Amino acid sequence: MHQNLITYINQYASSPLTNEEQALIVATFQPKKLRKKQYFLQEGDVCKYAGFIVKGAMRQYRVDEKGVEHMVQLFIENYWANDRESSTMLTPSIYNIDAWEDTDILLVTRADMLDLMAKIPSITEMIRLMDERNAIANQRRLNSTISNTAEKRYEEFAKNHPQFIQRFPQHLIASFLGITKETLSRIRKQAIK
Amino acid sequence: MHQNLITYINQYASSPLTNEEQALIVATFQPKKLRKKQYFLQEGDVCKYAGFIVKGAMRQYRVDEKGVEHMVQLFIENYWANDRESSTMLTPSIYNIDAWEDTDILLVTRADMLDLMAKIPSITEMIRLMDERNAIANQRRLNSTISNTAEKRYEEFAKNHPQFIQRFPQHLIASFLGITKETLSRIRKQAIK
DNA sequence: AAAAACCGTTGACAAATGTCAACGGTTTTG
DNA sequence: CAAAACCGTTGACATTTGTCAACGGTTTTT
Repeated sequence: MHQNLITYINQYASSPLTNEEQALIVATFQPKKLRKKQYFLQEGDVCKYAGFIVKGAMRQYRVDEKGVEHMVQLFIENYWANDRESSTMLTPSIYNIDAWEDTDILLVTRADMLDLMAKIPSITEMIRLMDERNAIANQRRLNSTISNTAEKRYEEFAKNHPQFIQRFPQHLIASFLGITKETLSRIRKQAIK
Repeated sequence: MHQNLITYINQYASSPLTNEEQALIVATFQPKKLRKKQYFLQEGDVCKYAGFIVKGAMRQYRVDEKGVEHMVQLFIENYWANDRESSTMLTPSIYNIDAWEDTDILLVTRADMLDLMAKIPSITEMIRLMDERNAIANQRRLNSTISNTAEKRYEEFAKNHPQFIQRFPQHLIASFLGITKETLSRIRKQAIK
């Protein structure tokens, strides 16, 4: 179960983890199984764990006043499920995170993560690179959202994230793109021609 | 000129910078003056510097096929102007960054920044916290963009960033929000009632 | 001081997207 | 196995937002 995480960290770090470091990681990350639809984080709760997804698929979303869900992020293997705002500020989250498929996840508290960062340089390195990548990805998504039509946004998304298209139903993709399922359905119909 | 930067770093770090560290920072960051409209980064170029804004205002935008500008970020004092994708990947940027007002800025190359991070713990700390804040801010902006109407987006923005409203003309704010200047004009007219 | 560029606003109209209701075909649940 | 929930699609229509052109009042440039 922890092997995927070790591999993942080594990918980001400049030198591979030592055996001691690996042992520490295995001891720190707590495995958990989530059933489909099970909450990882519920609106109003403080996000106490970050979760590394070993197997499965999850989603993060907000529910507006009318009860409509808005997908903020989609996660699959090798993604980290987390509401950073809540977990760093210790404020109640406005988001829900739940399992879309049965999911195997490795949990770590913020305190433990900070501890690991102090003890294992590779972890710090990984975090920095992840943040960097994340900032870049967010920049792209924002850019796409403010400058493209819904059709182009879908095209780009489908090209850059085919795994998500296969894994999640259309209405979640639509919500992620900020449009309704009906609009996405029509866009796809158009595109075929 | 460098004092603002020192203060800024100390704000983020857990212990204040030593005199040696301060001297190193002063020696590394290169001051530059930008006239209004002067480019800091031009589309197609690789972003070689990150710039800490001491005084002034800048904007980052993309120009689409039709020649329309889309504001991706707005910067004022104590912000960092930078295209992270270009400067970390060393790829040509798709963005322009230019001065909206006459601006005083402190330049640092990526290599120098990495060097500083190795030598000054406070810098590393600052970067991590900045990344964290940045990730949170981006999350919020994305959430707002996909789940709110243009009107609510403007309201939220005006509430959370009054400095920007005062500093930049309406058509830049509109572009930043992903709407046209005409739509923003009408939204504001509505809101007065 | 005159000319040019910039800025916000408005009107008329077009295009994009949302809303609501309904349907049939799946998949999941009890 | 039957019932319920889920999913994507479609039609009719409403709403939001964009487009284009024009205007008058700034501010900036020459």
